[in-house]
Order: sequence, then structure tokens, then C-alpha cells
Amino acid sequence: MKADYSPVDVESSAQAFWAAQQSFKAVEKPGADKFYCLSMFPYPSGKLHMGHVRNYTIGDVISRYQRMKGKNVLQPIGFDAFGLPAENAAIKNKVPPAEWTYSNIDTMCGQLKQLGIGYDWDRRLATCEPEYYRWQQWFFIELLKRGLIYRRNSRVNWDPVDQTVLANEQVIDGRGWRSGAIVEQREIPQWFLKITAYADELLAEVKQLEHWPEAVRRMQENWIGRSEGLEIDFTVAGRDEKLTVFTTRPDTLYGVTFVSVAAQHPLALEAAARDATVAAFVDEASRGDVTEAAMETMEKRGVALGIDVIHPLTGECIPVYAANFVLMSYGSGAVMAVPGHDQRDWEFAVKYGLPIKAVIAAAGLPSPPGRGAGGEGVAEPAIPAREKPRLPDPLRSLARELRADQTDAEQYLWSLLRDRRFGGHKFRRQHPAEPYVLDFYCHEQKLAIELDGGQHNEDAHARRDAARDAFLAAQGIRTLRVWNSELFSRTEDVLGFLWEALASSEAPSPPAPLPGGEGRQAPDLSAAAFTEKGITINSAEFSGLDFKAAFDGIAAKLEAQNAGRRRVNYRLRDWGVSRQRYWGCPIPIIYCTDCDAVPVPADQLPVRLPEDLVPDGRGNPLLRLDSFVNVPCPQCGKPARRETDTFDTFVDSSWYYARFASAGCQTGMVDERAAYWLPVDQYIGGIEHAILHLLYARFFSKLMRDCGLPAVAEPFKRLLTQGMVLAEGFYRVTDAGGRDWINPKDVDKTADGSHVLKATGEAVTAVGLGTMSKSKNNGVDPAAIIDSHGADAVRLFMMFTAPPEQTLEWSDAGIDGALRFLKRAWRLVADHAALGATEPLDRAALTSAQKDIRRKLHDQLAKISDDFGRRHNYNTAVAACMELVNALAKFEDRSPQGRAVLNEALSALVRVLSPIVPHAAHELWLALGNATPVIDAEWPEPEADARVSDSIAMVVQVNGKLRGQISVPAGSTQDAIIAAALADETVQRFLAGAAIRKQVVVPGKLVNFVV
RNA sequence: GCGCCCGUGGCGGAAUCGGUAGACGCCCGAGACUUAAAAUCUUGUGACUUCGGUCGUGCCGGUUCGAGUCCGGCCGGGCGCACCA
Repeated sequence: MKADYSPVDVESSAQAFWAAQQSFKAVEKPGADKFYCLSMFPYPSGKLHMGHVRNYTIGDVISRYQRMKGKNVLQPIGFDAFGLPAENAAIKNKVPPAEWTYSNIDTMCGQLKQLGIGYDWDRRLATCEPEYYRWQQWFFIELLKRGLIYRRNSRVNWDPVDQTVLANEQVIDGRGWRSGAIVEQREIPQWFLKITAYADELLAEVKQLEHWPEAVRRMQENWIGRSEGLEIDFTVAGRDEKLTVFTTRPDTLYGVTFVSVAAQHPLALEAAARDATVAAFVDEASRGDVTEAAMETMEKRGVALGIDVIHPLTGECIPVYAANFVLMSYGSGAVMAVPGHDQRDWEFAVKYGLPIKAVIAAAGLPSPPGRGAGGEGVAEPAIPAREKPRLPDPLRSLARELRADQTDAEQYLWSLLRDRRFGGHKFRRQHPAEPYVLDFYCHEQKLAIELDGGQHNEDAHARRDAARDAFLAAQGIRTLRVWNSELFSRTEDVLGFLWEALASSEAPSPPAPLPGGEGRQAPDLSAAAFTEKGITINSAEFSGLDFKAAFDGIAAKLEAQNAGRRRVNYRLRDWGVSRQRYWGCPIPIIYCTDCDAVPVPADQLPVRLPEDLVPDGRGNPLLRLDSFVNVPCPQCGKPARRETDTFDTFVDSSWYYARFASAGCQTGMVDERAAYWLPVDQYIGGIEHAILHLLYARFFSKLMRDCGLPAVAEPFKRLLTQGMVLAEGFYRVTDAGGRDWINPKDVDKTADGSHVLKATGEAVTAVGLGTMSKSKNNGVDPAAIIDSHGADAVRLFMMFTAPPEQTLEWSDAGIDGALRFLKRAWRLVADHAALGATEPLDRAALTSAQKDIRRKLHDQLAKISDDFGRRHNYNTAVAACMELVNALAKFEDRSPQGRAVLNEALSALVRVLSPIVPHAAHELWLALGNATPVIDAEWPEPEADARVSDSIAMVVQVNGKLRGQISVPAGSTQDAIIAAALADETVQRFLAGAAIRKQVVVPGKLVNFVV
């Protein structure tokens, strides 16, 4: 081997070796422990950028590690090859998208090979290949047969100048990206997949995915957004027609003062036909882009339709408004407006002078306590009124103080309990073992007091509270609930109640019914809506109920009247898969005037996409290609038209993981090999796919299972969400008003902080940090750094610079350090190998310096193995390798056993580095005298005996501040540790003249003296 | 606007279960080698300091013997919001 590290030679020879040996060809071996490692496939945008390098290096590191752990590994690669950027490139360069795409794929494959990623290249695929998409077309027809696909109208962005449908990305501030025209919304027929039919299963199973990041699971749950509510019918006044609304707050039904419908709602359209004001509003609402984000951020506006509906319980006449914030696609496109208890409705009512009614009061007792009707259903809080409020003396004065200062009940009660030692007991705010915040907790009495304002309706709170309550129950802790407001309104009752509860260790007295709604204080609605759940008031026979009782009561009554029904609603909408684009997988449908939409017969698949068209930005060129469009109807043979819409590219990427496992299968979408490889054991990809792609892929897996294909319910067992690689973005405005994105390498920063084009000095606009993407042209191409530093240094630097899940602002500062480390390690092995073979290690004959270096080695191996196997924190694994190299470089013992120890260490070092820097490790491993390649070597495991040490370093604190460090023999008793701590000079200085109130000993860590 | 995540030296980051804040690396300073430079090696490097210490993890508060870590509230940044992939 060469004495100095030369990445170019090392990398090309290792890559040649792997190619010649077919080292990464995956073969199904029944019975062998398989490991399917998949990084999200890239869009072939041209060249790799640093985000790709990060993604594919992580996948390769995991794959190579698992192989060393004895797994039969599959690591494939492919390309998500259909999509908009190819059409944009075609518009710009007048080159067919196919040609551009295939050439990009070639470039990127070359770069991936240069990086030394261990793919089974025989399984490579691209979604734009007919061999791939024919099965997608086949599957569409299967789903159509099973009733899981339907067609309906839905809205798209329409550019009236270019006469074309725009993607959301192509709409900038409500205008078309090329034409600058104000975008309109159009309704066109589109195909939909019934993902809502799987909403429950998708929701239930996402909770079970224990190896997925918590954040992703939460985002998916929120996205599916299951809510239980009521569908309520309002009769349109003077007609035999109903307006149906969905609400999750039927307890506020008596507070409805108007009803809002979407601008596209039939009632709004009907009113628009006769009223110019309404027509103008509907027209205006149909401009701008269709995204939810745009809807939510715009000014909330509306218009009265001149239509009334009848309240199903009160019989009142209620006006109907069209409002621009109501979504036609959620629920029924209509909502009952309760301005008293919904903030958006409140703002709307204030703006348009509509009445605001209070029908919910804060929970807690009315003041003064009354004896109203309808007490049932209110289970808590329940503090019995005291017959004769006879409090012990100190409590009576406390009660007076408490009532006098009605500012912050919680603060007040806390100072009461803490400082005055209420009832002689010590209170704290947390359980010592668990971090749940309890308002007040007394450990001796196992009694928790929860001070409640009646809120906590949000999911996160409710979840946390439920977990806390379960914990308290398991610990046998009594929980008393006290309403905030009661602390002031019934001070004596509350204090007496707490007093008695503390005095006895019995459960508190059974709840007494609370009085009803009459006399209850209505909330102040002058500044904002009261949105908490509370107790109903002004709601006829439903007054005085809590949320659940009011919900149940009102639901039962409406159901009896046939004016409402319980319904589970989802935020999740069915998945529209039609795209009015050329560069996508054709939807295999033929439209016949007699037979309607007819699926293309199986023997005519695939419907091939012509690959020589060049889109010009004015609609789908397929529309103008008669040879594609004009076909006979497969059923009746009459002239018919072929569907020119193509699939959403999310469809392409929803099943590619299964196709990899059945690569090249000619007889079906997947074959039995999928049953061997699936599920994917480790999936790696950007956090930006946390919701849509992952949800759609999970959905497809279930669809495939239900169609009897070899598939699994959940396709991805473990998920690693890689953080984005960010770079600054710059653009200049083109003559047409569009944006021309400039690569950061072509931009200079001027002295005043503005940015200019390097070549011309022309000013450019900076948009700040964002992910590296083709559309923003801010990708950093790794090619130059690979040339100057080598692939291994790039891989090492990528893994070292940050943990995989963290967002990373790209900078190559530090890449020199990666190369420097490789050179050091190389020299260490080269010097060692030059001295020839070593003796076997004799563990019994080692000097203490030799034992020390072995302890260091095996400690670091334990850390590195944990980082690889469990944490996926390769940055700290690399740091441990660096520390090891630093220690080995200082180890100058060249005695036979010294060299044996060094040999053991270098052998382990090369192996643990090999997943990250496979080329250098390949050659170093051979230099250490091994016959088989390092990719097939065994992962080195730490040796427990080598890690045993006879002394332990501990720190000594006084009042939590570091004051000294001691070394004690392993296995010392607490007393011996404390004695050693007290002997420390600095510690003595800080303890001088003070009595030690408490001493805390954390074994193996520290001693803390509290004075 | 809503949902999810993240804020630690000049920089990237470490501190894994509430227990020594700043591991490892970059940059920078000093020294060795060299005619010189590069490379390499050694060494220093949070701030302040009366050299005893004090302060310090976006901000404000809380819990704890002890908080970067847990809780509440702000501020800032990123991702997603259904036609970018």
C-alpha cells in the first residue's frame, strides 16, 4: 500500500472491485435474515445536490452496517422520473422531457457510483418507463373495478392567458408564473381515490408504528383529523329543502345566530344568480389560488345571501351568509356560526353586526349558588356545600385573605399550601418520580389537587392529562379537582373540603349534584369568544349540562326529530389523482359518448406516453395529438376520446418500494419476492415527506394487500426522517414578471448586504434559507468537492457535521478536517503494517498502559455500536473514532504485545469506519492482512472485561455547584464516597461553617451537599 | 392562519434517563520542522475576573438538592398545508 492517502486511486480500485464481484447484488435467501434498506428515490433534476448526498450516504451507512451484522441486505435505487420540472425544462430549452429526464438519470447514476453507494444496480427503475407504469395503469383499473375510484368535479388553478391549469407552485401571489395573469378557479372533472375509506385504519395503525419518529406520527394523526360531531339539518325557510351543517360543538347549538356556507355552495350560487352583490362576492372568491394556506391567511369576508333557515330546536329564522373561509371540501361546505363560542365566527359577527349569544359559561358554581333545574350529567368538579361552614381558626382567616385578593387563584393557593404548610403537610408541584405537572401534590398523603379552569379541550392537553391521570391512578394517588372560579366563589367550602380530605386518608365524600344553568355567570364576550368547553346556559332544557351531557342530549333530540345524526368526520379528503399534464403516467381510460368512461382493456396496456412531445406552457400537448386522443371505444367500437390527464406523481412513488422487491417482473405488479423483502426495514427520507408521500404509500400498501397482492399492511417498519439541507435562494424578475432563480455560486454579497449577480453586477432578490431544490436552483453540486477531497471525505464530512435528523445549513467549512482525519488514520495503519504481522494478543500479559488503551478502545466501540445500531447519530460515532485515532497516535509501545494491542485497535477502527468511508477502509483492511473484503467482515463488538476499571471519577457539588472532583475505588460504599468528597480541599472551603442539610449521592456520577 | 420541529462559543456541533455545559472538528493564535512556504507535529482558545471566583445553552417565569434537558408563556428560524417532489 502507499504510505500516503490518495483518494482517486483508492476509490476507483475499490469501486472496480465491487463491480467485478457484484458485491451488492441482492439475492432472496429463504430463511436468511433480510434487511431492506431504502432511501427515498430522487427526482432526476440534473445533478445530485448535498441533500441527496446526505440521504444516500445515510442509507449506505445503514446498509453496510447491517451487512456486517450478518443481514442479507437489499439496497436499491430508482428515479421518480415524471413531473413538472421536466416540462419546465422543455419550455425553456425546447427539448422533450423524456430526453432531458433520461440524460439526467445517467448523470445522477454516475455521481451515485462515484460516491460508492452500494446499490443493487440490476434493480434500478424509473417511473417514466412503460415497464413500470403499465402496472400502475393495471392497478388503477383493478381499483376502479372495486369501487375505490370515482370521478367528480374539483377545483384547479386556471391561467386565463396561457389557457392552462397551473400547479400551486406556479401561482405566485395569486398570479400565473409565466403570464402574470390573475389566476381563476375552475371546476373540472377529475379522478379520486377513496383514501377516506381507509382513514380509520390509517389512523389506528400509525399509532402502532413504534419505530417512526413521534413528530411524524403526530403530523399524520392531525392530517387525518378524525373528529366526532353532529350533522344538523336546518330547513330553508319557505322551502322543502335542507341545509346540512357539520359541527363538533353541538353543545353550542342554542348560540347559533347565522349559518355560513362556502362561496361555491349551491345556495350561494343560487343567490348569486339573482343578486349582483352576492354574484360579485362569489366571483371574487373564485380568484386567487386554491391552497388552504392562502384561504387561511386572507381577510375573512362574507355576504348575506338573503336566505333564511329555521333553527331545528328553537324555530328561529337565521340568516345564511356566504363566507370566503368556509371550505367546500370539508364536511358539507356549510357551518353553523356560533359567534359567542368560536373566535372566527365572533370576528365575522363583529364585522357584520350580527348578534352574539352566550350559551356556555365557565364551569364551576354559579354565584350565588342556586338550586336550578337539570343537575344530572355534571360529574365533576363536585365539592359538597358545607352545611355549616365551621372552619378551624387559621383557615377562616386564610379564606378571608384568599377572597380579598382575587387575582391569581393558583398562585395564591400555592403560596398558601407551600408557605403555611396547609394542614401541616408539605406540598410540591411535581411527583418526585414522574415529570407530570400537578398543580399541588402532597407525597405523604398521596393526594393531588388539580386546579382547573375547565379548559384543556385541545388534543395535546387532553392526551397529557389522560397520561397523568393514568399514572396517578396506578400509583394509588387520590386526585381532588377544584375549579378555579370556586376558589373565590366558595372559598370556605373549598378550603374545608381540602382540610377534611387531608385529615382523613379516605376518599373524599361522594359528589353532590351541582345546580343548573340559571344564575350562572355568562362569560364576557365583548373582547373575544369564549371557546372553552363549560356548562350550557340559555339553552332551554339543555341548560346546566357539561359538554358531553349537552352533546348527548341535543344529539338524541335531533335524531328523534330526524333533524340530525351523529357523524365521524375526517379532515382527510379523497385523493385527486388527475393532472392536466403531459409528462406523467397516462390514466388508462377512454371516453365514449355512449359507454361513458371505459377502462382500457388489460391486453392493451400499457397506454404508452409519446416521448417526443415538447410542451410550450399552453396546455397539455397530448390534447393536440390526434393519434393519441382518437381511439375506438373498447366496448362499442365507435370513435371515442382517450383520457389526456396523467397521474399525480405521488401515485408513482406510492408503490415503488414494492416493485424494487419484484424487480423486472413481467407477469404482474409484484411477485412473491415482495413477500420475502417487505416490509422495508429502514426507510430514509426528508422530513418534508412526513405527511403526504408516507400517507399515500401506506394507503397503497393496504390497497395492494386488499387486492390480494403479496404486500404488507404497513410498508415501512423503521423511518428515519433526515433534516433538510438548506441554502440561500436568489432570483431576479424576468421581463414577463416571472422569477428566474440564480444558483448561489453565481451570486456575490455586496458591502451593504445586498446581493448581485457575479457576472453582470445586476441586483438579485434574496429569499433567505430554504431547502436545496431544483425549482429554486440553489442546489450545491458535490462534484467539485469529490474531485478535490474524494468521495470518502465528502461522506465522512456529511456524517460528521450534524446528526441525520437535524436541519443543516450547508457550508463546506470543515471538509478539510475530514480529509485530514483520513490521512492520519491511513498513516497510522500504513506505519503499523510496514512493521509486519503481529503476535496473538495475550490478555493476561498486558502492561497497565496497554490495558488503558484497550479500555479506551472497547469503551469507544461500545459507544460507536450504540450510535450505529440504535441512535443513528453518526456524528458522535465519528467523533469517537477521531478520539481513538488521537489516542492510538500517542501510543508508541512497539513491543510485541504493544503491537498486538495496536493491531486489535486498528482492525476494529477500520471496520467501524468502513460503512462511512468504504473505499479507504477497503484498502486498509487488506493492508492489515485480511483476505476477505471488509464489506463481509464482522462488526467488532466491545469486550466487557476490557472495559473494567478499578477507579471511578466523581464530582462534588455544594448547593448544586461544582466544587471538586474525586476518584474513588470501584464499588465504594456511599459512606466512603461521602468521606472522600468531604476530604476535598475546595469542598471543605465551601462547607466551612455551614451545617449540611442534605446529601445526594448519584452512584458513579456525583455527590451534592446542600447547606 | 393552522399543524409539526428546532434555537448551546467566532462556526458545525457534544452533553443518550434531570447530574462536570462546550466532547469531536473547523477557524484563529503561539511554537517545532523548513532557506521559505505548504504539509505535518506540539500547544492554547466561552465571557468577565480583584485569579478567590462570578456569569453563561433565544427571552420571561415555574418545578427540583440540581434544569441545555421537565412544565407554562413569549420571540426567532425551518418543514408541511393536498397540482413542487
